[in-house]
Parts: sequence; structure tokens; C-alpha cells
Amino acid sequence: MKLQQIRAFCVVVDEAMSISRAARVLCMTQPAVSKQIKQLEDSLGATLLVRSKSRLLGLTDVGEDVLRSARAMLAAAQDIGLIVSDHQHRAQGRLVIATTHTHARYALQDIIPSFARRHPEIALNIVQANPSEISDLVLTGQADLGISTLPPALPPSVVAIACYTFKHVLIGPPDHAVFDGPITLETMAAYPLITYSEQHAIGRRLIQAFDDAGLAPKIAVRGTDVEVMKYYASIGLGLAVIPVIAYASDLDRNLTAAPIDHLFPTSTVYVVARRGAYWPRHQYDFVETVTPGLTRDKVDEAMSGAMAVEG
Amino acid sequence: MKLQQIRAFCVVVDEAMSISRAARVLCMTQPAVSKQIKQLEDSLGATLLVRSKSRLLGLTDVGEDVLRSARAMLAAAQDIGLIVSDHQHRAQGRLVIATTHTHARYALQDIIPSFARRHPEIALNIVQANPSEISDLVLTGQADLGISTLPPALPPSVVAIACYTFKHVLIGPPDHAVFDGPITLETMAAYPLITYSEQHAIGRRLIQAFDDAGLAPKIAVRGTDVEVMKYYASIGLGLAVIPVIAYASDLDRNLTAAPIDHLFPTSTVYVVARRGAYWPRHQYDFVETVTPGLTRDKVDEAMSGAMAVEG
DNA sequence: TAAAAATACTCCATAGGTATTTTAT
DNA sequence: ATAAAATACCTATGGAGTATTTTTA
Repeated sequence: MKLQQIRAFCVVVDEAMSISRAARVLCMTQPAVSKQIKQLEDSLGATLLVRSKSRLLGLTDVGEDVLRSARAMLAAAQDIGLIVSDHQHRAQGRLVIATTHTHARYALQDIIPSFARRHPEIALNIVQANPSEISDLVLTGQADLGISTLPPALPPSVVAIACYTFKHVLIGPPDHAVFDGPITLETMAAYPLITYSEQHAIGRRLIQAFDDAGLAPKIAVRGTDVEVMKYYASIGLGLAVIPVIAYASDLDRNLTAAPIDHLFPTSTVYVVARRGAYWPRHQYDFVETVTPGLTRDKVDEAMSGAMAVEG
Repeated sequence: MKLQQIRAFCVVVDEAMSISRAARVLCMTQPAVSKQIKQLEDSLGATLLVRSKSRLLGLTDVGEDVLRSARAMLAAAQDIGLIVSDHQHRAQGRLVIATTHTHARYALQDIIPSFARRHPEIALNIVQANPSEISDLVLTGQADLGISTLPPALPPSVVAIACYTFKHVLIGPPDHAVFDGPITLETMAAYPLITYSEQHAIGRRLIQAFDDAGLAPKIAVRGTDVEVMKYYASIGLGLAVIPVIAYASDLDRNLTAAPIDHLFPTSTVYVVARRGAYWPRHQYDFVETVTPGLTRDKVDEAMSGAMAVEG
């Protein structure tokens, strides 16, 4: 087993089971990658990929399990690179933050510039994705940190540390009838709604809340972008539930917002990181900028998880 | 960076910073290992080992950090081997259990044969060590599972799952004066004591308990082997605190035992495993044999640790 | 003086490239 | 017909060995 074979295997899977595309990504020829996969299979004595004569169809059961450990190897290998750069204070530092549109645009808008000013040597990189994608990017080492609400399922090798909470408001055109009386699930359900897709925690919670109340409101739009949702709300397509940070009364004059804390719980935003990942100094600093109380010690404690679990 | 270089690096560290000895372990020549280390350092652009001209003195700071990720890589590589054997039901299955003398001799005495009968294809291997060594063996992949009380410090990449508890008894020669009245810390402290070394949880707790009570009993023997402790207790060298499972009233006629639950808390025994390690089917089975209620699902849940930690 | 690490040099295995074949869309 | 994987063959890099030097305990 060689590291490069493991890398080839992972890239082939990432590139939708294509050896040719993997070869392009790895800057090698197709036969070379073909051979590496074959050698890996031979050295393990197991078939990892399901083949038809001239196409790869998928992973075998063994392949599926091997892939997990293979990714762990690559992640550790990547960490070694990070460790060295970090110790040398080289200008090679990078910080890839995966976050949702909402947090990229509003919650992090002051944090990012302040961090960039303090660490000019770090190449800061914001990747926009939904919470499920974010946990995946973090898991595979494509992102160093994720900032988002919890995805529907959090893989075991990913840790989430609560960092701040936010409330929601109901927005709609200023003259909308819903704002005339007290806002309840029932009054809301009478109108079409605009909401986040189910990849987002709030999207799921909203549906859940109506479901629990035996209501089935019409969903007009399912989005991932607050700006889009605000636009559709402003033109009267429906009422939208958005994070309060995304509403600015002075700028959003074409929208009215009403608090709905009594209807939907506060959402928690988490810092998502790969378990066991090496944290360069600037990464601790970034997290502490996001959540002032979240010191290095607290992060380390959270990253190591429960020390002993009662069985 | 190549996997073999990483392996060489780890073995050199394990072999007390000796390239020659590492070469012997790896079945290679000394110059070959020398070169691999050099190549690793060159490819990383960092010095990992502190050298005097013809001796290795230790790890650099970077080396220390790199070692952690290097071990993670090797552990993942080892897991891949396990995965393949497991899927092929090959007779190559192995299960290395690291445990203390006490558990090897008493607690596991019925479990091991029963497991061996059910899985004749698995090469079962019991390694005896103290709790600190056990967590280290598990961490480095030299053991698949540890069964022991918690060591003084549990590394973050190791998970401990509580599996059973046991109480202690005070033993001494039948005619010993301490058994005449009620047993308290004070009456015990009047005589020399025989106890476990501080690597063992009970060894630390015992000292702690006397310390808290402002007592400083004389410690006659510090052992790791219950049989030894029982022997010294029987010849009147001192009183010993041992797990109740290690005392058999019919066999140990030369010893009297008294319950001391009121003086020392119940000890918990944990299954210790490397975080993220692949568990072959027989390993789940072994754990469930040790603790009947501890099913695969419960183990998986514990292994993944707290999903989200409140910051 | 013995033992350990580094260096110099040689040789062969193998990784990767090009060219080609096979197969499936 | 095209694109993708596998196969065959060739070349060159580099990994491991032997021999030797340097340094320290």
C-alpha cells in the first residue's frame, strides 16, 4: 500500500468514479492511475471498485469501508503539511472556511476583515455551501472549518462546537395582512411561505413546527440564499422566516419584520471541524474572533470529545 | 511524503531514537532508513530529529507534532488491512487485548475461553500492561482493545467506554488486629500497606483517600500483580486493598478479607479503543461478551463521542 | 575502540509515459 | 463513433544495498 495509490483511489471516487478525470486532477496519464488502483487492489488482495469492462460502476462493500480509512490517511497527511507551515510561520498559511450564504454575508462580515488584517500572511478562502455539504467539505479536508447550523446528520469524525445563537424574524411586504394581528402558526399557515431548503436546520424546524401543529402551509419558494428569499418576500410571493441578522430595518424598507421567538426556537451556529485535525495557531484565533469566549483550551477540550462515555 | 518514510520515522522514535535498531525492525539496512528519514525531512522542508553528528538526541518541536499525525496515518493504514481481512472472513483475524494482570487473571478468565470457542479463526492475543501502557498500546495500534481502569491521563484520540464496575476488599493474615474492630482509614493507616502502583486508578485513589484524611500510612509494597500483593499480605508484610474478584474465600485460606466499600469508591473498568478505528465484527462480539448490554450500536455511539459539544 | 549516523556509489525495481486494444455508450 | 479502461512496452528515476567515512561514548 502506497500513499499515492490511496490518493488515486480517493480522487477516482471523488471524480464520480472516473479514472480519466482523476488522472487529469492528479496531473498524470490515465494508464498510470489505472495501474495505481490495480496495484492497490493487488496489495490488499481485495477488489475495491465494481467494474464493467470499460466503465467503473461504483465501490464494492470493502471499497466503501476502505475509503473511510483512506480519507483518514490523506487527512492526516495533509495535517503534516499544515503542521510544518504553521511551525515555520511561512506565508503559506491557508484557512478555508466553509459557510452558508447567510453567515458569509452577515454574521462573518465584520469578522473576516478583522481576521484578514491581523493575519495578512494567511490566504483566507470562503467556500459557500449548505450545512450537509459543509460537513462533507470539512470531513474530506477540503475546508479547514465550517460555520453553520447542524446538518441533518453529523458524521462521527466531525466535531461541532456551539459558537453563537440567533433568532428569526418573519418578513413580508409592509402592507401584508399577517402583521395586523398577533402572529401564530395558524395565521402564518394561511399564506404561502418562503423558506430554507431542508439541508438547513431552520428549514427542517419550520416544517416540523407546522407539522406538529397539524398545519400544512403552502411553500412557495425553498432557497439557500437570504437575498433571494428577501426579494421574493418583498414582491409578495410569500412570507419568509429569516435570521434576524439578515434584516436591516433601515436598508430593507420594502419589508416589514416581526419577531417570532414564540414560534420557532433560537438556532445555534456551530464551528465544524474534523476530529483529530491539527489546528494552526491562526485557526484558534479565527474561532476566538467568531466567539470571544471560545479559547484554545475550550476548543481542545471540545475537539477531544467526551473523555469517557458511560456505557 | 511517502508512507514508508512515515513508517520509518515512527519506528525510529519507537526504538528510542535509533536508526540502526529501526532498520533491524524494518528488515532494512541502516543507510536505507537514514535516507528515508532524510527524504521525509527534505520533502517537508523541516527538521524532525535533533542530531548530534553521530547520534539522534530527540524530536524537534515540529517533529513532536508531526509524529502525532504520522501515527494517525499508520493507524489508518493498519485499519485498511483489518477491513480487508474482516470482509474476507480470512483466518487472518487477530484480536490483541491489552489488559492488567488482575483483569487478565480474574475478570476475563471465563470470557476469553468462551470467545476463543466461538471464534476459532481469530488469533487471540493478551498483552499485560498497566493502564497508562494500555492506552499507549491502543493509541499506537499495537493493541486493538484495552480493558482497564482509566489511566492518569487519557489521550484525546483514545475512547474509553465504561463496561463494568467492581468493589475492593481489605486483605491480611486472618489473625491481623485490624479485623477485630470496624475498619476505618485511621485503623488501616496504623499498619503498613500494600497497594497498586500509581499507574493504576486504585493506587492513586487509595493514596488520595488517606491524604484527604490527613493520614500518611507506610506503603510497604507497590505492585502491579495481585498474586504478589496477596503473597506479601499473607506473610504479614502489610494489609492490601485488592479487587473483590481477586479474592476467593475457599482458595485464599491464608487470608481474611473485609469489605471496605465505605472507604473507597467502586472502580469502573473501561474498554479502551482508538478513536476512528475500524472494528471487525468479532471485536464487537468480544465487547458484548465482556459487557452483555454493550451492543454494536452503543459502541458506535460511544466511539463517535459527543456529536455536538456546547461551547 | 566500538558503535552509530552520514556519505558515496552501484544496481535493479518500478512508476510513469506513449502507443494500442477492447468495450460500452 | 467516441470515450473510457485495460494492456503492452519502454525509459528513467529512485530506493535499497555494499563499502566507507566521521564522530562520539
